[in-house]
Amino acid sequence: MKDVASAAGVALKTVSRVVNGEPGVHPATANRVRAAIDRLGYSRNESARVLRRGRTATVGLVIEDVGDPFYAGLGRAVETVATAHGHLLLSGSSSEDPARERELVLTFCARRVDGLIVVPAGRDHSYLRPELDAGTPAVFADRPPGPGLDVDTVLADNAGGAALATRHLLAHGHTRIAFLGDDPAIFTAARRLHGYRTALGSLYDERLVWMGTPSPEPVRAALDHMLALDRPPTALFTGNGRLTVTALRALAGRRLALVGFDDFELSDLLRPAVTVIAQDPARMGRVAAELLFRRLSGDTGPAQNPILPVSLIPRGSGEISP
Amino acid sequence: MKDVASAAGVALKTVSRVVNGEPGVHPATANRVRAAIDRLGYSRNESARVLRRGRTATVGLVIEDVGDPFYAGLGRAVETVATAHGHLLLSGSSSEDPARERELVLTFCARRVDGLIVVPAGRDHSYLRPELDAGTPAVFADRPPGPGLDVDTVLADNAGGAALATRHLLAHGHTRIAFLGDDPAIFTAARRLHGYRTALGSLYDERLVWMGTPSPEPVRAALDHMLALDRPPTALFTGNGRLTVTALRALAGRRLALVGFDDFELSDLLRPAVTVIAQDPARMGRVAAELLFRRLSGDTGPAQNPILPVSLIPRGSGEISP
DNA sequence: CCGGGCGTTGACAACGTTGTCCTCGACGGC
DNA sequence: GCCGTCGAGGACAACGTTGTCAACGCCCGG
Repeated sequence: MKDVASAAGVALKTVSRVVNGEPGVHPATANRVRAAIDRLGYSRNESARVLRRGRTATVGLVIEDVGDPFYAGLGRAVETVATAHGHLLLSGSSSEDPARERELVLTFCARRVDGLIVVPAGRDHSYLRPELDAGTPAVFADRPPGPGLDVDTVLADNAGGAALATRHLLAHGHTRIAFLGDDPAIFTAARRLHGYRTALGSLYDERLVWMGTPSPEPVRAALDHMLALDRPPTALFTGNGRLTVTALRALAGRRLALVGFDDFELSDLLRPAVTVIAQDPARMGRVAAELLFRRLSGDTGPAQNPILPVSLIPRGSGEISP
Repeated sequence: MKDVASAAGVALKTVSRVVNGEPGVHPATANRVRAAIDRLGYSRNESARVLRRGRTATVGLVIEDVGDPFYAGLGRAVETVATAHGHLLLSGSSSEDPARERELVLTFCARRVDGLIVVPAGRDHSYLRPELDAGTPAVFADRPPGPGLDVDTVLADNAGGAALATRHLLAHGHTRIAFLGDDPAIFTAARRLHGYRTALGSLYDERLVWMGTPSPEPVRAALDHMLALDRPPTALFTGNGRLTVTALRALAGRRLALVGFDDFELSDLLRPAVTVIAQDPARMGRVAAELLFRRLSGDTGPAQNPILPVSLIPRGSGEISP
């Protein structure tokens, strides 16, 4: 900027004014400055600007896995909103590891992001307290923060969706409905189990429930075990997209009625096509980002906790009779 | 830092030394400083550090769409490598728009990213010249830079893969093999067309080729048109993952032999299961990131241009006889 | 013809770090 | 006992911007 100033024969501050489109510069002077800028290939040093202004025009996004379709869709929506507000997106994957989540969040804060959107992996977010008090707003998505943190949170109607799925299978005559869910330490998995259990009422049988990490072998073993029971399940409710796919592979043609939580690409092209409880990751990302930018523009109202609706998309696999 | 210094009863510089683990601080003093840091909840201001040191420990990633499975996988791999080198990732989606690509790249540069990884949307990258000259290395992935730019570039063997797919169908007795490809302005689409055409030789018939944006209606119309020809195609080669899926929907059960470029989740669960030419997006991201960090650690050798292999995964759809 | 206001421009400090150089005291060798 | 050396810590400038305030010349009204 100094070089531009001397090249244009003006003071540094005048260049700053031109670069920022501030008023009070004579058009002829401004043109001379612009010419010098082009000639020298100058571009403003954003780090210095950030240091001086205190705002980075950056938001941090911590999700479980940047490569997962659900979170990738969420991330894309966040990016769109951030771009519309002139902000850039820093993103990182926690890999479902609380320590990594914390590290990412604190790194983002050290870089003075203006705000955070977090899909938490852990249950303790006391480490965020100082940052929140220092004025960096955070919005939680998909899962709530740990106790004691009163921040905006966007959740899907997990229990409602699970109940919807379960009632759908009940309505088609099933009374033995198995549930495969992710690790119950994960909020969404627990809520979905809850919805399933509530909808089943007295039909609930813990032998038909398996929860754990969705890798092929354990899922296959669990299914085999359930199907070997005296009164085996005639229907299956899978608690997330990855489990649905894993279960489809493990079933290998055995015809169970099936409803899966989360829609996925090609669900309609399988035979039978897969009935799902669909959430809208893009909407979740958008709502979370909009909440964040509302805070950034000064809203200090009470924390918002929107619950996004889910919907059942019947495609065939859930309509199979026992 | 100033506050920490006075709280610990030392000079600012000593705090700096402790924070950075520099030698020459008495252990007792260091402990006092660390206690003060904890007490005050101090965290280093990264913006100021960046301003002073000139390095941001940040890399920029410009891809077509953060939400696309292929690019999401690539992005995840880049993130992993960047993290291993202690760098953070700024990412943005170009949406296949050259102007947006340019804007993102220049924004990243204004923020002084240490390096760039770009999946280009446009064919003219002269705007990168000043940044490269200024010492910001860039690596192109999936598609090469425009003319005149001699930078590291990681490509897949697009033509080879397309030829592999075509020969596979030829080997199963097909002589009428249709090709659906993306807009030929896209490098990968053009290369795949080239491979297909070369492998077909004299069997090439331009009436069996359609290229355009992979939205459902045009694809369906093109397929209907081809299948109504005197000598309709008995096999189909689709030029990318999205086109494969779109074509599967458009075919709606009509039994054509099919090979698709790009593997996709559930390709093995469809009936018939889909034979594909698989590339490895994670590997592409990893290789690109490693090239970038090699440059960042001072390598000034000639530009590298690795071509990543692709492989044919036979699953059934490509083995259907005419 | 003079004083006040306005439009334009510039000088200067500050943002929070880090690199360089300096000071101060202690210790060891001769 | 003196000088050289070394370890520990501090003062100061600089990184590139922006906010504040002051100065300058000009025009207009009195």
